[in-house]
Amino acid sequence: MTTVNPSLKLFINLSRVLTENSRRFNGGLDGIGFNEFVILFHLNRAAGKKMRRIDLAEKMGLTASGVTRILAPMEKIGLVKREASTGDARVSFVAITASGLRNLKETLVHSEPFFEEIFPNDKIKRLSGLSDLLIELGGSVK
Amino acid sequence: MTTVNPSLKLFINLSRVLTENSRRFNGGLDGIGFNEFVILFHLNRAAGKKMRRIDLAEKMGLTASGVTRILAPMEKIGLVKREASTGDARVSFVAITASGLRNLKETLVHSEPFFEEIFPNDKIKRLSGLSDLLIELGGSVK
DNA sequence: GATATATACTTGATATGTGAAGTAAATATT
DNA sequence: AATATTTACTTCACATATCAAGTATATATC
Repeated sequence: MTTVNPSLKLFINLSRVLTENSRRFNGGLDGIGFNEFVILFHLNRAAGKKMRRIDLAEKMGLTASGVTRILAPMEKIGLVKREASTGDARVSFVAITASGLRNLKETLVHSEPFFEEIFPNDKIKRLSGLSDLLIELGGSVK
Repeated sequence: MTTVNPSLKLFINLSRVLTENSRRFNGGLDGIGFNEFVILFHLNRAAGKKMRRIDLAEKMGLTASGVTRILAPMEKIGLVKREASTGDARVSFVAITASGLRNLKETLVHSEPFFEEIFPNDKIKRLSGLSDLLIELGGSVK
């Protein structure tokens, strides 16, 4: 049996769990996918309930291009809206709408058992080191 | 400040780290992407250096369809080969080739600092609970 | 032993995300 | 002040993964 680098093993195992469960999440709730949900989540926590697209990309680990694409249909169905920046004309903010906020709150409630099933709260309490590690890696939710 | 469910927070933060770093990985090594690398990794560990497509899908958290698609080009460039099952005509095994094995070994060496940077070995040693948790969730590399 | 159901896999249409290239505006350099 | 570089964002062509439906084989049920 060859020895496997623990970092690699962890990465592979986490990748599997997230791939599988993101798909499960997408199949579950109608209309809203996991990444759309995460966008609403971040917007809701942001100062003024709005963010620059580039900051949203960073928070999600996506590229600017990916964020542009995912936001287009969300804008169309009114979950988010576009707002110009007064100071910098290059920037366009994304803001969560009232409809988006309703959707977020509903999804949060409905998805709680789902996430709790994957990472039970009582078990991850003992994994504070992981939290610290992720925060070190930057862009993480504190 | 609203309280965020720790399970959800962990899922979101892990998702960000994996999304970002899978992309980084794909950009780094020429030709071979992260999922292709993982396929070679699993095949190499499998009994007889071959697996059923469905088992590979399970190990990776992908659908059978996704596995079919990702294997096609790998087969074409000779990293893996197709083998019929003697017992069950529905099954077609995927086996790693000598070329695939060379590629895997090279990639393992080259990618070690990459994974070590993301999840430093000395830090994840303290996260044995996470390993157990992932194994509980099934399909994980032990 | 015939019929129904389940399993392994593939294919077509579609969604999501990427890199490269482009636009426009801001900042740095000279 | 003119020019170069950087930053924020978008668009195009393409890769990757999905679901739904289909094929073929195996297993269960009657």
